[in-house]
Amino acid sequence: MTTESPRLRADARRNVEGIRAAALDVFRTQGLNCPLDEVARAAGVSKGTIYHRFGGRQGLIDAVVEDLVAERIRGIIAAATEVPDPVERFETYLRQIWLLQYDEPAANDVLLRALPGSAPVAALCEHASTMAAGFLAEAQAAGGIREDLTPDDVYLLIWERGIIARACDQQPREGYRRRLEFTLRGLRTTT
Amino acid sequence: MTTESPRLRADARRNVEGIRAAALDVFRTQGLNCPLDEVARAAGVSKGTIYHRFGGRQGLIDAVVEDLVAERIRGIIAAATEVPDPVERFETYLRQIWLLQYDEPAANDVLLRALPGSAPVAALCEHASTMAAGFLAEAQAAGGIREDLTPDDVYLLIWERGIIARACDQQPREGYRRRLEFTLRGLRTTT
DNA sequence: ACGGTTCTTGACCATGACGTCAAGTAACGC
DNA sequence: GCGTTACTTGACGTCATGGTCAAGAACCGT
Repeated sequence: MTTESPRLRADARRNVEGIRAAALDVFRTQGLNCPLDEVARAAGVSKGTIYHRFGGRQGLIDAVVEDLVAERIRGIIAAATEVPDPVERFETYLRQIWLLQYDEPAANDVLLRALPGSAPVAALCEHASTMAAGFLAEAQAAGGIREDLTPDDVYLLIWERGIIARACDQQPREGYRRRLEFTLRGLRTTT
Repeated sequence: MTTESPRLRADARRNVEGIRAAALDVFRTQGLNCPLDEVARAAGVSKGTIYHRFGGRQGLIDAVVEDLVAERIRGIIAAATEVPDPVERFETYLRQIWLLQYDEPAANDVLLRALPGSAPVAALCEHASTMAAGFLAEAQAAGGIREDLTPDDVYLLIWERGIIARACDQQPREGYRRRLEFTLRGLRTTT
């Protein structure tokens, strides 16, 4: 996937890389819905080139999503898996995902499933959802999380946070973080 | 305020009323940020007339906000005040406000303070915030709500719900309602 | 019924985004 | 070098919104 087509003229190859790099940069800070002109300008090419090379926003996202956010999300899943206590594991997962949504608008866009037609993105979400469902089940089995919480609820909790994080522009991170704990508290069976 | 200027030509008066009525209708279902052309079309006048008569969106909102949402919000405050138990009172208030945000996009826009320059709107918010702070203090005094919850937190909880309600288009009301209880649960001291 | 005044209209400008394509430019093979 | 082909450009068309204003329409007093 990284080694595009077999033969690509030198300047084209250069541009593809430049665009990818620029997209990583711009998407990272502005989210996946930023104007493509921004990316083009950052890459020092014209908008047309992006359309020509990647076929539009969708294609460009597919080309960078792995480097852009997959690592982060997988990292969070892995880190959570390490936590021995099931309840703490579930909560750690949620907390980290929620913070990621605040910190990285691009990851947030992915988790919000705002990119309907993208295979890699869909796969990533699928994986995250599956793991989340597992963490939830284990935490519930351990008795620490309300029994009536469903995997769908967990997805919606993440979706809701994402919507909020998107609008959070001004809100300081600390306040956001603090309110996460209120929400978590509402999912527990114990005090 | 309702009886505009002393002398207004008959057609103008008719139009003002028509526009107000149309605005109530359109704002109610689409929120306060809908294109003004919509309102104009619904009123059977041209966009220019709205600008001429009301000076723009802001003025139009000021002219209808009272009939549009003030009543609802004040009603919720009044209903909550009736509840004898302080904790239940606080929770009733939040629940009702949250549901209002789901049911009426216009009210939501008001509560989100998305209309910076409008005096009536600001006054309404101010009143709601003050009452909310009171309910909170009483609920805390009764020992049913976390001590570390501040009036600011309450405002933000409402703000967050508003952002969510706005994006909720599809989400069924029942699910929204159900998740409110999770959030409320997170604010309590008791189980 | 007519003139003067008030009102309304809808075409117009501006913005900011997406997406396209003919024409110009640059690399590559020979 | 030089022609051929691949590649890039940026102006252009489009859409959706906000907002303005000269010119025409409607009203009202006399």
